[in-house]
Amino acid sequence: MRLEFKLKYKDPNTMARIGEIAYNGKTYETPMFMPVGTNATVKTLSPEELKMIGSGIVLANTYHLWLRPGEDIVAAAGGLHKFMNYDGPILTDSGGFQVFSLAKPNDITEEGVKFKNHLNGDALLLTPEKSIEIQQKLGSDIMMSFDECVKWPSTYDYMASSVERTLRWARRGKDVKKDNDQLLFGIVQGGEYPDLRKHCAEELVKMDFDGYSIGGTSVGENKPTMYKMVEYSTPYLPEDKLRYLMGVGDPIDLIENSMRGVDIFDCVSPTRLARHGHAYTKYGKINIKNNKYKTDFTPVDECDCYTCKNYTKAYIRHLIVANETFGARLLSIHNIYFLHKLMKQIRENIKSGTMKEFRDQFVRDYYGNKE
RNA sequence: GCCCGAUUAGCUCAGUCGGUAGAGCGCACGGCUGUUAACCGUUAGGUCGUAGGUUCGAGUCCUACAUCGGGCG
Repeated sequence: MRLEFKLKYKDPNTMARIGEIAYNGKTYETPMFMPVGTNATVKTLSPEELKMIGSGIVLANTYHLWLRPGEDIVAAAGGLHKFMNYDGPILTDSGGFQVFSLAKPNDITEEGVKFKNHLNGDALLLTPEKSIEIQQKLGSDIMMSFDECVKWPSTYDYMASSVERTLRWARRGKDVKKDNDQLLFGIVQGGEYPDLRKHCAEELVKMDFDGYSIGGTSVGENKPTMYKMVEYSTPYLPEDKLRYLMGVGDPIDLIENSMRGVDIFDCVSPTRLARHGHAYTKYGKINIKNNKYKTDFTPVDECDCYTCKNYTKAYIRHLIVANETFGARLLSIHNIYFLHKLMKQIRENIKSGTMKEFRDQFVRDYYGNKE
């Protein structure tokens, strides 16, 4: 089945929007946050738990599933939804981020990117065509074009040539895409250079993708720079298509970029932080391993999630310190729920036209007037 | 009773030919942004079992003692 997006409302005060995704008999409002399940699992959580905490779209990763178990095995299982028993929408990344994190500069050529398999060292070549082919076998609902996620900072000249290559790769991927229910997004690159962002967005829009991603963010740049990257991109994207800001999930960034017209976000933070013993709270991020929580028999946060309704900081601290996976699971549940709840508040404040007030209050609470 | 081995950070242990001590884990704290990450980093923490001796200088060599472990009576 095909995922449908409809724009429902535009905030007159900011660039923020409310949209609706319809998929498999259910609807989901945007802006929304998507948890990351690289290996066809959101680490430590079952699909039932994801539904319980209100997740909609989840991510999986082309590169990882290509290496293990292999896209043919996923296809033989009946596709990613059946394989991982998730009937909600699934978005796959293209492997572009692995260009950023695994490949060396000389490994990137016009044809594609040479990788060393991080599991066994085998030499591999991932191309725009191959990435789409794998994603089609995986059967995700939203596919990403294979792009180069350029490191920050990069020179204008490098970024300009990289954008042209990313555009050629986007074209190549689109050309081999089958006519099926899977959506394909183009990815806007261009670093913090306004003219390159504009050019990249406009060229992608000419190719008419099903949605557009903003990439090259969350690679170590500072927040004002990231916000600019978004501001330089969203004005050139069609209003009736989904906009996906890749890899961004810091609570304040979800607010700021919703106000800049982004619809969907993903980030490994809630689950990785959870495994490392950190939890989001209304009053900032806490490290549950801190000694002061040893005898703190209160919930992690003022929160309605399963974790906060049933477990204490002292217990979760004990689990994390004892390296028990249940601790990571409880914090993953809370952290993802926290972001889903934040997105819900964002949607409510967009509808009531109070985003700026909401942002200011959130910053006061979360950062304690430090920012 | 005799013989052998051990004794170094909270724990388990390294420590060259004698040149005034290191690691891992733990503790405490920090960092994680399209996951190579249940990971990575940074502090703190030691009169080297005790008492002597040799030496310019001893964790290191010698003696005695203490504690622990093993073996023989």
